[in-house]
Amino acid sequence: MNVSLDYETFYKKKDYTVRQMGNWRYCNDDRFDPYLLSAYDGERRWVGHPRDFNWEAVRGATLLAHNAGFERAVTRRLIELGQAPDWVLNNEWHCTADMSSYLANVRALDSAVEVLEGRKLNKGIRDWMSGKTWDDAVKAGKADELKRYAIADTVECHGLWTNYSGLWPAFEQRVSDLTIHQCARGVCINVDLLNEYVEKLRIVIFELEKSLPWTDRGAKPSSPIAIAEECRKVGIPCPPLKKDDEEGHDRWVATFSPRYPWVAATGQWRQLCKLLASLETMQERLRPDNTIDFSLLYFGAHTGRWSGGGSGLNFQNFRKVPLFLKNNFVVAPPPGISARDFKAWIAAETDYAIDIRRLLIPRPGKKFIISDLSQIEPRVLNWLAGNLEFLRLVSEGMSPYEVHARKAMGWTGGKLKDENPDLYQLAKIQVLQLGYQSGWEKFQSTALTEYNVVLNEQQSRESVETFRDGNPLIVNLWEKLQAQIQLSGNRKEDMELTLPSGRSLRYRHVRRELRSKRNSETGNYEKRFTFVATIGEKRKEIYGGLTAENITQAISRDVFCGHALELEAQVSDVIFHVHDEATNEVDQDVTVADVEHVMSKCPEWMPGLPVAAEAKEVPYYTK
DNA sequence: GTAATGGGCGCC
DNA sequence: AAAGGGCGCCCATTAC
Repeated sequence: MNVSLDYETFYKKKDYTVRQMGNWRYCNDDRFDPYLLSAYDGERRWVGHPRDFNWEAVRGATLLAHNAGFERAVTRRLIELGQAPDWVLNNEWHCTADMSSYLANVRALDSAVEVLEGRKLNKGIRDWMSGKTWDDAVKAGKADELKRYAIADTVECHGLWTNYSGLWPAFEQRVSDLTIHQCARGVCINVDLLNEYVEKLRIVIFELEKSLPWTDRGAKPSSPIAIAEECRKVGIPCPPLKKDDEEGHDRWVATFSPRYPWVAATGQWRQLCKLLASLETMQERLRPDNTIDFSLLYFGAHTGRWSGGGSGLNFQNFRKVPLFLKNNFVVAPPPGISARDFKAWIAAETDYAIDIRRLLIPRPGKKFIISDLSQIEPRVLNWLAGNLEFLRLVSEGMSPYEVHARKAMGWTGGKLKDENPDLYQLAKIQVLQLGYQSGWEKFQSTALTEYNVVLNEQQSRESVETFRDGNPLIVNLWEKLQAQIQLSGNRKEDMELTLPSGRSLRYRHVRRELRSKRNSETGNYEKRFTFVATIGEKRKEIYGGLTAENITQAISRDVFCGHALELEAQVSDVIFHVHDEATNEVDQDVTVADVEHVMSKCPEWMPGLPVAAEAKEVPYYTK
């Protein structure tokens, strides 16, 4: 028997919401009030206060919810309060929001019903209920409407499962289930260090704000208007927008920051505020056992990757490099510094470091083993392109970057990384950046901003040429995909790309459209034909290199999903993961080799893919 | 007043 | 012909 469940709980926009607080904090707040539960088993409907629900009616049932992580969290709280039996969480649960993400790239119930069934749902009175209690609804004569709304959603959830669960593979359901459990299980926090960081950071931000000339005038610290006014006042140009001209922006900072300290301070202020926000969110989320729960959305990206948000704290973007301070001011290492010089710089030029990753620690008695897949995307891309020579050399242990250097860059010596580190670096950037049809401008700017490698136009153009000449199979893959896009566009069809795991990526409503685009050579806008498709709920331009990138990312995700499930089943709890990296919390007797063994397995559905992984034991989360 | 948007910053 | 992509959150500003 399948029973769908849906709670209605008190909430208040901007003040008391799951989205902003996360499941646990929301359910453990004084205002927590689950005033309505609705249930539907395909025939019978029930709606009322949770304390009146006959839980025996769902003993042994498969439970369904749209955002099951939330329904489980509410149920967990009810169990703690003695209002539900503790076996409920041991039932089989499924999340129809996760299922909708997989099947249609949408999460919200109304969007799912619209995309999958072509019906519009009435949003009901949920918005009206912001800040209002069940008693308010009763007084306003809206109790019946609220009940009808609640049960209607529950019926929709049940319907989605009945109609579409057959299209959601068992493997994917296991990934969804694991994700829900990981988020609720959470991670242990070094609370003393967290509190110290927050105290320190508040001082640093206070000092920095004082140094901005416009805060005295009442303007916001990072106000673009105030910055422009200050530039005019002292007679310097306004900063170019970073998103349009990153190098120009960096040059502007480098040129004027020696004369005007506030030039560098605004970017720092944003960095610091972002960091402080993350730290304060952690403080608010702390559970009695010094752990915090988090949110990770199964299939949050259209390629299938998880996305990190949904509760005010993103576990996928904690900064890797610590924030360094001296005398309560931010200091940054010189760009392009070597590892050895970096250590000397830290000793001489800094007196404090805030490393947010240090805050995530194993539970008492446990240890962390972090593992990550080695260059998974280039390996997958070359598998797709049918580059058998690459696959052979890499499976024999050669670095993918060295393979590329030998094939395309004329390297004939010994181990490249040791004998010619500069060429190795350039080969690495080419492999990581040029596999998806990037042009020379993008390549040049990425080389600079991501790898501190300065290339002139000529060198950058040569790199692009070298890569494409040396990798005809990859170029061929782009062209094959482009041809498929054109075919779908001309036929005005959907395009479906089937992946080795058996699932497929859908590009809906592919069309040829005339769009105005900026010509990078002349700077003028010109009308050009491009192909456009619906991805999720947005229309986006697509082309061969883009789809090559999408399927590479999607396949890499599938490979990693298999590893995550295996690690959880065979090694220990996977506490969290970021795309190709897993953090296991293990007993003392578990070894790095145990983890590498699982992570290095090639999935049976992708024979010939050389999979490799590295694992290390660490006292806290680290890059 | 809140919602929507765009810039900026962080990650793989 | 050429085109890296995938995310989320905070802040300031504008739109409603």
